[in-house]
Amino acid sequence: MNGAGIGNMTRLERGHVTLSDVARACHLSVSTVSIVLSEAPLSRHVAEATRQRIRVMAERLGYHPDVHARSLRRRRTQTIGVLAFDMSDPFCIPVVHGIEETLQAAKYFSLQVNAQTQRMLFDRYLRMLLERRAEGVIVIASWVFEETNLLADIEKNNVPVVIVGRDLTARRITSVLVDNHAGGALAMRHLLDLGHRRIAVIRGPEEMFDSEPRWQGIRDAACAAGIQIDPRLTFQLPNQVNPRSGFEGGLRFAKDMLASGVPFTGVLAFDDLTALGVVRGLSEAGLHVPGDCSVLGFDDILSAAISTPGITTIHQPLHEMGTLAAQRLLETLDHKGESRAPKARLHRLGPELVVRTSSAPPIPETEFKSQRSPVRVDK
Amino acid sequence: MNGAGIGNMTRLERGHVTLSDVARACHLSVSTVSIVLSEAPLSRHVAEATRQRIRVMAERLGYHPDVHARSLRRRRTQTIGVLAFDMSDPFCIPVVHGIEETLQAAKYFSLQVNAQTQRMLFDRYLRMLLERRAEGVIVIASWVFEETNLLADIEKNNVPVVIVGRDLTARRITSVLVDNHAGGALAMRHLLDLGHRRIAVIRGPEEMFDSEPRWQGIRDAACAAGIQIDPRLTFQLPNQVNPRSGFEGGLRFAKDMLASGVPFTGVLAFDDLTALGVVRGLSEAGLHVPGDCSVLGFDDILSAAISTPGITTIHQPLHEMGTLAAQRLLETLDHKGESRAPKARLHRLGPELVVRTSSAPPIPETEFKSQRSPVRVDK
DNA sequence: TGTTGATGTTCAAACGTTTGAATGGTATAT
DNA sequence: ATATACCATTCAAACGTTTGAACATCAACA
Repeated sequence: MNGAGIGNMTRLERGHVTLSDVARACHLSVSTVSIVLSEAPLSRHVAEATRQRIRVMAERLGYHPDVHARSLRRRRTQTIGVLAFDMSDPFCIPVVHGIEETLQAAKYFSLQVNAQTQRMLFDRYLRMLLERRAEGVIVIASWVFEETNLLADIEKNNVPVVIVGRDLTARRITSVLVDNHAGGALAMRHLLDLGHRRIAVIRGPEEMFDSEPRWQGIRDAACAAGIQIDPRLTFQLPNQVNPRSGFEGGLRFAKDMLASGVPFTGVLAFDDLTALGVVRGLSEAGLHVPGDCSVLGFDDILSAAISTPGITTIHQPLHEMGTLAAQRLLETLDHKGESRAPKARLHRLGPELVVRTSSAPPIPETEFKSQRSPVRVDK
Repeated sequence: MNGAGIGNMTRLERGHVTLSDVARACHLSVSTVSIVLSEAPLSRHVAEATRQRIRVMAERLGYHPDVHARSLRRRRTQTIGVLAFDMSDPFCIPVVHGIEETLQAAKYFSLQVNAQTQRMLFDRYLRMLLERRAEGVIVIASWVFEETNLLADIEKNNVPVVIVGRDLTARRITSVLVDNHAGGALAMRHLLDLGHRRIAVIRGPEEMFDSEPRWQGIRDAACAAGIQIDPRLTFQLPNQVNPRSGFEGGLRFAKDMLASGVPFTGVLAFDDLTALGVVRGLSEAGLHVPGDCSVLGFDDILSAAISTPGITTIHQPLHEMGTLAAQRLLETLDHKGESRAPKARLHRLGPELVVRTSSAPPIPETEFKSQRSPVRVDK
């Protein structure tokens, strides 16, 4: 039998092995082959011998069903778009993992695109997801995420959306995010518990959603402990799209606060990158972490764990957030027929304190001494 | 005109706005609308007024062409599959960026999938790329990449492949990678130039492609300088799929080498994660980098740049590697018709030394003293 | 008067798959 | 004998798009 030969010829002409190639090689109709290979209900009625024959031949020819043809006919793509604002942000990776895991289990495919912090790309990719007929979209808004009315276009084609990292319930979009207020409070309480009283705070950029609630949490925790935060020790990162700018910001502010002469024994940085910048700044001035000053981050990215000292930080349940976002989206998809729209829900997940070695009790006598000569080196 | 109304009704029934919705709303045939919206050559012959009318209506209804139908008909998907062995490896991100950039310019779409170091997923995703009719595939083999015969299946469907991070030219696959030998030599020469003589080396896992050439480069550089590498100061990371295991390995080996009592003033780590592990290990023993010991990494990932001290490392031109891989693939695609296969090429890109603060000249009197009590703490 | 050549639009087939309905069987029950 | 049920397979239409060929209209030229 030269079935394989036929298949080869056809492949050369057409580029891909199709159902009809397999059918021809088996001397059967396209229908039968389709029914068997796609394991349709009808395939129960196909003789086992025939099924075997078809499967073997498909394998031999290297047949792979064409998703485009299938989607067209089935009117379902089994695809969810995942639009990350910046995939290189360490924040994204675990979220995406969580999403992938959940979607995979539900036999969905996740189509990931990366806007690289560019508004233009964001729009283009959103359009692309629509064109590829994603059945739903998850947006990961790790960094600044400006309003885009393309989200409206998405709803015009009634494609449900879930957003991670930002509260858009006001726009009737289900949102999944960490409880920033609780996280901020957790961080502040940790420093207070260690005995710190003079604490510097580096707030996130004004445009960034997380900034305000974290700062609120920090203030509330301070307030509850009857502590004032010295306004001379609060700073705010500038609005910048580049997520790495946090490092430079932390570095600069650390030097600023040392130069100001205002004493402090601990720093609450907006995120881990900022914290690492602070560590660098202090270190360049000859100070040690945590000996001379404790530093806390937020997010729990890889770099925080593997730097020395390890950065004490607030862990975001990123994986879980991804999982949850995917689950909610799948549920919405399930209830697609029922016209009463399942209302947008807000999921705020609890953060966790991860204690590493960048935090320690303040050394009593140095508490008001941190303006000692910054050039002094300890050896 | 209640065109919009019709569109809405149809959308509710069918889920998506199609060409025929637009056509009906414009009182034109599907063909005309298609010709105009896809800017086919024939559209020159369509009256400008008509074109406007069509475009406006398409916009109003929120029409987006169905990629599946289009691909099916055009027999081209304009899609390149990008299969990363582990997207969470910091190595991948810049490579993917480079790829995306190049493909975008060529109006191609990059379909990214992430095998998460799991062989099973690798196979599944490769199949998926075939089913989605990717016209070519770029494999990013950052970490251990076992042979898979699915690559053969890919060629069976004559989909060209380019691999990044590994030399598979022996299998007739165009390969793009950093010149590991040169990189290893560069690192060694840097330490030698600084005056180091007793240098520990942590080699990569045996199964990993980069390990051997880097080690060769290191030895050749040492040899050229007439220096012997003490076998008691060479270590090898175990075979592990988890890329993060490099950190633990570095940590452990640092302690081992201190415990062994064999003096050393510098460490060449296999990669940045390993280097960071070494820094941690030395630090836990009370030693300072670079004061007591210099540490070099390889790769130049984010964590190396933002940790303190910054890790001196060998930079891989990852972005460029991505760009190059994409370019080669596109070229192959262009010459698809011509049956003489453009033979597989090997591209070895030059690495660069990035000097940060983890390396410094050895302090003469401590050169043979590093076996001083490892428990001593400097403060 | 017929030919050529634009211009503006439509026809109809095709891409590869799925699937409800239909086909022709054979065996069992009425 | 006819009806019923099941088995194994095929028909044919449809999904949304593209595109070579065709059509109709009008103008200008031989």
